[in-house]
Amino acid sequence: MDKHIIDKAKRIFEDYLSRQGSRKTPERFSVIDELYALPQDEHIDVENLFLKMRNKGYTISRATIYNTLDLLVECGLAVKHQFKDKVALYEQALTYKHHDHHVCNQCRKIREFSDARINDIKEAMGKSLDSKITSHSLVLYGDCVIEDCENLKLG
Amino acid sequence: MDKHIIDKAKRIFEDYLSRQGSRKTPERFSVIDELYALPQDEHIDVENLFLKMRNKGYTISRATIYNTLDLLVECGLAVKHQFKDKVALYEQALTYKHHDHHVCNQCRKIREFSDARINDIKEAMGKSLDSKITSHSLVLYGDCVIEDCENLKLG
DNA sequence: TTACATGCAAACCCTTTGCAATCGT
DNA sequence: ACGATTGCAAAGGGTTTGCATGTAA
Repeated sequence: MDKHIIDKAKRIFEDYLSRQGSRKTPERFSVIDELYALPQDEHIDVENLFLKMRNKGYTISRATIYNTLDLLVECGLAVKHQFKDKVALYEQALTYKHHDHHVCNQCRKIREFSDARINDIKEAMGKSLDSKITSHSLVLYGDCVIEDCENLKLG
Repeated sequence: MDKHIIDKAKRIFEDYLSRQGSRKTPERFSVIDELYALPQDEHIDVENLFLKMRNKGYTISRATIYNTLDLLVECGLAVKHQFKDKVALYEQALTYKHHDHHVCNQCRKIREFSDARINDIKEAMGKSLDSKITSHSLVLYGDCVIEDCENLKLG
């Protein structure tokens, strides 16, 4: 809950909306409030964001959350992930340093990591495939050895 | 259409089904026939596999294709991919040498590549995350510079 | 024979869309 | 006031499920 970061995010969003000629609605900013109220490395899906906001008294619809998250992704304030599960997960991106993810086969816990060698791969493959690489997705799946993995196991 | 490979795949599938005490139905083997009739590096989704088989006169249902593909993935005869699109894509896996994928942002063309450094990353991260890495997914997205990219662009 | 597999269609789930009502600008 | 945005509910699209029928063993 870093007030400074949230304010910065809102300023960026305002600029973006102005540039696009889009409206600055309270609903849109409330999504920033909620996304950035989460721990920096937490991933949340639309349904949980919706429930969380409804529980707090916001009157926002799923449709608006989907719409707003798209905008946030477009202007670099959110990152969307699609792991093996069917739901998309979002995380805040303002303080984002690029990282990749490890997902436990059992408990589905998501952990982040960073390894510079991915950049070497991108550079080398960009050249050999004659493509301008714009982004990538790297997910390692494994059985994590943390002691509460089994307990967290999902259906 | 390498008859030898298809036969080998069927033998592996037979063994697998026997071991599981599952039935060796013609529908199941027909999916191997179709999947392995494709070019080795081609990716196909369930709907197209279904249509292709129906057009050839097979009477198979989507449900059976889904079911069979799951079995093929389990016994290592097929690999399932979930790129950014919503449909899952499958490719044959018998002659599979691990490779990763490049997907063009524009034309969605999928190309394969292989870079040994991914193994270094898996090994290093497995250690530092204290996890037994079982698999990974690496997709590079980029704008490919092949001349017909634009023409292939999808809606 | 008999339990597993199949085909079909309905159900599911996440996401998108259509539309009347609302609300920035 | 005008038109973009909203909330709601319905529609979409891929996948899964339920069930009566068929069939491998």
